[in-house]
Amino acid sequence: MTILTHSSDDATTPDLESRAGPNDHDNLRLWLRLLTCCNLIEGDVRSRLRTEFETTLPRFDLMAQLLRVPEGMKMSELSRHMMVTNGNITGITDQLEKEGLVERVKVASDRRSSIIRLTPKGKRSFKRMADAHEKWIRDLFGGLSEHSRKALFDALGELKLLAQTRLQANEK
Amino acid sequence: MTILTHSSDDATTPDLESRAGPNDHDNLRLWLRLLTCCNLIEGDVRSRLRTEFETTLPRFDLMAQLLRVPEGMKMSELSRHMMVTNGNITGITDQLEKEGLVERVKVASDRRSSIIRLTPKGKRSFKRMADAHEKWIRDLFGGLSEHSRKALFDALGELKLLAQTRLQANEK
DNA sequence: AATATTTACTTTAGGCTTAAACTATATACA
DNA sequence: TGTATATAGTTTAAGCCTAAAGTAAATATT
Repeated sequence: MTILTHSSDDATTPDLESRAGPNDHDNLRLWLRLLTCCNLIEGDVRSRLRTEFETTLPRFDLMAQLLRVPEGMKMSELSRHMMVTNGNITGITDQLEKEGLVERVKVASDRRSSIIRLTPKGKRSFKRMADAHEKWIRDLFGGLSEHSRKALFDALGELKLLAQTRLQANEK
Repeated sequence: MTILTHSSDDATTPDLESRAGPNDHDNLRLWLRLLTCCNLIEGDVRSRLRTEFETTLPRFDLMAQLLRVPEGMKMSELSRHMMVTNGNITGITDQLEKEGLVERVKVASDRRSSIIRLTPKGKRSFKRMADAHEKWIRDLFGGLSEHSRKALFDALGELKLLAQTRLQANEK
């Protein structure tokens, strides 16, 4: 428990972490730092998607799920992978369908389901965005030392497992 | 670049990271893992705040900012610390004010500004939530090894700095 | 002093997100 | 077969969030 013993660097931009006081626990400080990182990066990505491609992160994410499955996915599968509600998938799919980037395909074996898949236009459009997106991420994370990158990946793997386990425990 | 060379564990719950293919760059995979962790934990906290305290994360966050500043903060300061827009602060403050948890205090020196501060009721209410919240976080992050916790904190510090720098560069 | 610019906050329109209620279909089982 | 239960997807209401436009007041410039 010797991570840090006093308030965070006063010289930098204020953020969530700066609310932690000297007596707050290190775990809380760690969580706030994690959250701040995510918010910063996510905000940057959202803003670039909007200004450079006139789209949104949820739309991008949905298309990303579809790209590697040419035959398409059921909405409930999308919902599970993206960890959002069914209703949410409905809304985003509606938008993308209106723009001609994905299509709903009725499946004969189950008349409740639709398969969602990228249209050729959607595929082209997404590929351009994905290239740019990957460059943004590479440029940012590439600034980390190799050691930090490895440490981060491993520690996050540990954390992810803990969080998943905990979530499943709460579902019961 | 030896972080991982093939698709993520197929045994676990599907998530954003599982969209990364074998040829995708490690930086992208790292970002998706980071995002998944954040989303899992944030979702858990939101859900507990809702079921146990009938409140939301944004309200909790705003009150958290105020607790350590008894004299209150200007809305623009809140906005800066929480990294959200002014309009957003207006909305959340409206809600909290309606519930009697914070109050707007007009300041004589600048008739445009308000100081927002916790009411006694707000202070009591927040303290109860904060204790519970800190326990949730402690229980989760406490499951990490000391080594991982330290590694995570340091690497995230590096990343945060990179992200902040990049963001400032884009503002120009 | 008069004008221009900046700052603090609010309002508005549009998109995302959820939980809960709802419709339609499929599956289990009595 | 008939009934109960579960599943796939949609709708709804409410809240969050942003960018952009708007209002009022403060500050800088001429």
